Amino acid sequence: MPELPEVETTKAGIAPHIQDQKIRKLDVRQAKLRWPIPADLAGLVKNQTVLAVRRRAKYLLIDIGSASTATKSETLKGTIIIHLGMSGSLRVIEGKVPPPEKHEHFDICLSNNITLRFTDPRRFGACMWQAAGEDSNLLDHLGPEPLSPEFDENYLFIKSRKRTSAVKTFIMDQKIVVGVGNIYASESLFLSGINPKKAAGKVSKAKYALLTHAIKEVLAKAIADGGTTLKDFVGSDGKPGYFAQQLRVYGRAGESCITCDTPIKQITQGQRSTFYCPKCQK
DNA sequence: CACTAATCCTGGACGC
DNA sequence: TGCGTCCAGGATTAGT
Repeated sequence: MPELPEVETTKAGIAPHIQDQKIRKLDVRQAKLRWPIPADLAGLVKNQTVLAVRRRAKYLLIDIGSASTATKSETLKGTIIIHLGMSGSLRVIEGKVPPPEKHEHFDICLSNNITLRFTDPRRFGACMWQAAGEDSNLLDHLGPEPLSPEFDENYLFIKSRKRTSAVKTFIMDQKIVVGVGNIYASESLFLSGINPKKAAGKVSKAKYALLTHAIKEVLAKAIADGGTTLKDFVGSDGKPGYFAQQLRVYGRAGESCITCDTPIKQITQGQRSTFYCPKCQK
């Protein structure tokens, strides 16, 4: 399941292939994703140049517009917003494109004969549009990036005061901090020795220091390793990432804790599975 | 405002 | 073998 590291991996995989290229066409075969792909999107992006490829939270952002090499000026028309959902991936195809299969919902065809093909069996992904200068309800209310300096123990401590909800639910709230999905939430709470059920407002600043460091470390490590592979994530070049084998608690219910041998517990929080060690995490 | 539950979707695992 | 049932999950939306 694509979490932040997988999106970062995808960004790194596709950016060199599409940067500065002109979009020949957007070919939409299945518009019904998380939200419908806007009907006018194909027309909006046609013949526009890819100015930049960015990531915000788990959104992949492709800035497009016009670029003049003579005056070295760029004019941003807008941004294609892509979310991989739970089972989505983008694949880089060079040259001749094979016929689309069942869950391959759209292609972005570029002038250098590269095609970006979006696949998403569960269709929780999205492809949206933000016109330059306009508000985006997807991007405008997000919390800070977990890998940015402003995400630290002071930030989490202040934001969490008087919060009664569980710390695990708290760090998965995109308004608090983006990109910490279910897997990495369990992993970073284990690494920092915090019980996922503890109320966010009752966690000490010292513990939040451990937690912010753990979140940064686990995400950075996963990015370095090319993203976690669980079930159906495939990187942009079709190769899987290698982080799954390093998970310490996620998916290990009943197995013994790597540090104290106590069986790992699985519980449900906010309709999501949480894995933790009842002895190591207080 | 804080928090919870429902919702979208389909492949895979499991029980009978 | 095949059918039904349940589960996984991100992030928004509606409801309390």
